[in-house]
Amino acid sequence: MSTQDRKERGRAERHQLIVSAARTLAEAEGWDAVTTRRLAERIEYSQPVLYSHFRGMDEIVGAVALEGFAELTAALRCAVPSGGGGHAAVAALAETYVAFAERSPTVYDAMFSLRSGLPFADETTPPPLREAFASLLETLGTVAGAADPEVFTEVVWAALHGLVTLTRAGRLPPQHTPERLAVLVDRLIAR
Amino acid sequence: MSTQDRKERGRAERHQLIVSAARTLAEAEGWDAVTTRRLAERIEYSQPVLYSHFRGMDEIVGAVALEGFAELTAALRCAVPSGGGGHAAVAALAETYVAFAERSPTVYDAMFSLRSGLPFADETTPPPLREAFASLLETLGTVAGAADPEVFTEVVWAALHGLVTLTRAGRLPPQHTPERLAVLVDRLIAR
DNA sequence: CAAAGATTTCTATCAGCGCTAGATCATGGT
DNA sequence: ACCATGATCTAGCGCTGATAGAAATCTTTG
Repeated sequence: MSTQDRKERGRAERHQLIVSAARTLAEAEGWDAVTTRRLAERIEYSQPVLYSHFRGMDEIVGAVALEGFAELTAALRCAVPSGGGGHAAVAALAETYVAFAERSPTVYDAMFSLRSGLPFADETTPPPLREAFASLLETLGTVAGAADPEVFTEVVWAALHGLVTLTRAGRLPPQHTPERLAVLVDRLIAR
Repeated sequence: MSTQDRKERGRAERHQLIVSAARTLAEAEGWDAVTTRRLAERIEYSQPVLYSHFRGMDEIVGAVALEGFAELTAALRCAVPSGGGGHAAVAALAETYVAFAERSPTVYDAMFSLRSGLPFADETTPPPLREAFASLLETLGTVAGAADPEVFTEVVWAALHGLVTLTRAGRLPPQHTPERLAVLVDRLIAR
């Protein structure tokens, strides 16, 4: 049944086309501009086609978020050679995390600020999310000291996320970000 | 001109009525349920009246957020006696912050997650916001150690905010919050 | 090769949104 | 008692996300 395969392939291609179009549009004009109609126009299909691929806009955002988690994992793994630990590794990790959010603010929003319908802290949590956390844990676990590695990782992650969101929302002036990162890393790491 | 005064008073009362109705409705059914129509129905006025008090929905959210900042400041000042410092004071501060967000998640969203149109890091920043930060600075400045007190305060604030938002979004299981707070406080404070 | 069946895709529409223009009504001053 | 000013309302615009049912297309079968 090759016709079936071809159809499947076509569907998969269109699926990715939708996700890419959503991301491109969001990066160009913000998530507010990503409406079902504008998205449909971009992919040159009618609006209801979107609903044959996704349950609704939330799931489209979720698909972009999933890409983001994979990219974040890659960035972290790349910046911190596997097995590396200690102060330098944590500093690199923190800088990479913040740099990712600065470089891809739109995707970061999809990952953390917008409704994406992605399940968390749940047995159905998608692998890219688990891997992102795992890559944080890998480095941060080495400097957790007396604290539980997972809890310690959660705390550092939350701190980085807080810095990112407050900065992006205009609550914290961006120019002192490196200084804040230095304070965070120096203080948190067991000495 | 007493008629003028009476009018002013009536306007002020209705202004507060709108803000209270918005908050009540949001706390009962979530911010999604706070639409201009439903709000108008609640205050028993027509929809356009809202626009004679606020530029739009954003400003109404902003008004609720402003209340929230005042309440947060009060909670922090109450939990940490002025002038107090050291480990115990910081622990109390952190717990109070998180407890505030847990007790008033709707208001916390208005303050930090929703578009509120409130200016920040700007000479026009409303006093309640400045005071909230000042009350954090008051306590955290005492344990900043070698770090700049303002930067240190920003970092701790961001960490707390990150914990709150990730927990509320379902990214972090709530039951370990106290443990996370303990790790955060123990690590961050200069010893 | 053509008709029947299954699928896919479209047009048209729904209820609701934030917001505003213009009509209407009530009030205060002369 | 009238008129002008201002407050308030009705009605409507252009959107939104989402869906029902018609139309078109592609597959399979006779």
